[in-house]
Amino acid sequence: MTRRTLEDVARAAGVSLATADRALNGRPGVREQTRRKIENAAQRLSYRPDRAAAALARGQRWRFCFVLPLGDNVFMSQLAEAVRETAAWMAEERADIELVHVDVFDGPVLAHELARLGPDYDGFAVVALDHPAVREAIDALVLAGRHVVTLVSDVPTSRRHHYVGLANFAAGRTAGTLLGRFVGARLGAVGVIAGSLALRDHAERLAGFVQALSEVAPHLDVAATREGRDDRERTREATEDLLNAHPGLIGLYVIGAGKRGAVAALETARRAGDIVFVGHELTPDTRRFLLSGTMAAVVNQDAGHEARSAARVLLAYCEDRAINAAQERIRIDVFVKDNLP
Amino acid sequence: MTRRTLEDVARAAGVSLATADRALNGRPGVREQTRRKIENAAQRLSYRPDRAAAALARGQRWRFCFVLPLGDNVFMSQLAEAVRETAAWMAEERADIELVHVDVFDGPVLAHELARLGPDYDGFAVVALDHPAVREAIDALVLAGRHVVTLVSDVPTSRRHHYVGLANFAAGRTAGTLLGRFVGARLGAVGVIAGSLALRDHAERLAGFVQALSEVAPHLDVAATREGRDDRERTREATEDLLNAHPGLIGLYVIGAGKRGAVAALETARRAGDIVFVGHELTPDTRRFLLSGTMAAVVNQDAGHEARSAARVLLAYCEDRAINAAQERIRIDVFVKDNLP
DNA sequence: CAAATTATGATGTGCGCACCTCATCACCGT
DNA sequence: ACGGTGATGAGGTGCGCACATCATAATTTG
Repeated sequence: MTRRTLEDVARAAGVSLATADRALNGRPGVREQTRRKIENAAQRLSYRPDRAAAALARGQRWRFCFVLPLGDNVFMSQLAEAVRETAAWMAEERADIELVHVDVFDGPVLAHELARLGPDYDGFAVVALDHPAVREAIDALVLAGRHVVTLVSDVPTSRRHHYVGLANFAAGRTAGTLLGRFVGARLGAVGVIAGSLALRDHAERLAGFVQALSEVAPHLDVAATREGRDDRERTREATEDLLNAHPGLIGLYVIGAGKRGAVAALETARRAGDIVFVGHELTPDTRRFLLSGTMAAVVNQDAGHEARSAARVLLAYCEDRAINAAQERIRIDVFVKDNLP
Repeated sequence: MTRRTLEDVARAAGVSLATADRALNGRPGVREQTRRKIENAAQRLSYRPDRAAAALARGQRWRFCFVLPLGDNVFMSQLAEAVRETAAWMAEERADIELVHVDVFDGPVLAHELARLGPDYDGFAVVALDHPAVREAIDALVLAGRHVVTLVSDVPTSRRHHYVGLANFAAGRTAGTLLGRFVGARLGAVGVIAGSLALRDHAERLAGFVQALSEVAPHLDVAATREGRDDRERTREATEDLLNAHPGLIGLYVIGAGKRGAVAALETARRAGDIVFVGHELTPDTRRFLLSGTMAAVVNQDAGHEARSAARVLLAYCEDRAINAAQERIRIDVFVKDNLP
């Protein structure tokens, strides 16, 4: 039982190959009635165009641009590496991916870059700051017929086609529930160190964390949130500050980067492993901290999955194909020391 | 900058298209020296054959057979549905997937079916019982040039090419660590109900669970393991039995199916939400139990991912392409009520 | 009803590759 | 110098489709 070809459809519909082709590819010059006849035949035969042949004939290659932040954040490095791997793979799917680093934390700069890059690409995956200028730049790209997905960090009010990333509120809730249940009935304070609350994702995680924690462990006392700026040294200082202000600290949630600083402070105070420490993103560091017992759990987003998903989604939009929602949903991974990959 | 074609490689190597083709496709009639020259040129130009064109020219379609258990286990139903979705998707990748249900718990029957199906397919994904007859059947398939992956349940001593499924020992450890940490400092007994310890995956999960629990909560008392046969009623009885034998029960681990029975028993005894209940596989039931607080955590394997992964791996083997290990690794998902998909 | 318009058919081309045949050429041992 | 052997070149074919052109048939319009 060989596959149906366009010729089968044409024959079944009683038209020529040319007409069937025109009809199914939405080209003009086909009566509505004939078009329906052909579409019915295609349906009946469950005709699916051979992707390989179509691709070959079209000979088109898509150009995608991935815009990532400047700077050497571990997670972003993982993401960049994942994008490079994805690029190698997508090259065989007729898509060329280029990776551009931009200071995404400066709205106008990012917006300007997007506008500049616009004409060169069919699709964009952007780690986007939620800033009015960025929103406008994204909308302009979409209106110009480009496809845009936001990556890791969303701009929900823009016209972007898709968001590839975590539900950050739920991720924060997950951290809160885990920390609350790990602490158990013990009494004391819980500290939180965010990168910066100006970032949408950190603010959302914090809100989720506080909400879930208050549900599962209402007896706990949440200390005022410190900002660690995703920096090791500042996170260390913030942790020391927390330990001084709350001698009865029993839980610590670090939302952003800089976890090595927190661990250094915990170790100096001889509280490592004693305080329930939960954070985000699986890196060589956090992996080590899980195994040593210093961290209790890590809530993670899979950079490889995000890169692949963004590429698949862009390709699907370009080729006007359906998206497999289950496959493209970014999971909120929970890692303890036993289920590390 | 257009893509490199085979013609570019041939020209760069100073040979004809025919020779380059022979060399890169491993056909005979090429001197070793010439072959190297061509391979170097291909490398230099970073030549990647256009998959679409190759597929079209080869015109080959692969036939894969997915062998799943008879019976109406919820997880297996999810898996079957995922296989059907994967089949629809793989149809465009030149692979036809057929789904066969067999009584996989009967080694000789399964082995006989595999032998019977062997000639009809290029690849098999089998939910396999670890039984000598099955191992031999798998080995025979492999020796006959078929590609075989085990799915969900492995036969590690066979010649199967790949295992698509969980590391069950680690999954058990994950459950143990979570349960132990959730219980905290409380004293009491922990009950375990397995489907059947004759199944390799349940036995491995149990061993992992006990090991991790003894590390994280050595003060806990693990009750003798009951068998629930993956059946609701028997699991209910086993749970009641546990509750009677251990009035101080504070934790419950259900390795297989039948969790509704366990919950019924817990509710009757008015212990739901009080006892820390951890189990496997996210289903509509366990999802509800997480949200209601009856279950504390679910350790899951993603049926959709497993189906897609098995198909991708089979295709990669058939086309002699590399496998993306990171993409194909089956995660040990941890779900609490806050990170449900 | 003729002219203009539109729908359809017939036919061809090329995408990049796999695979085939046949001719040629270099090199081998005898 | 001979035939035998293996390496290589030259060229063709077809995969299924997108897309183009031109001729012809059907339909609409003034």
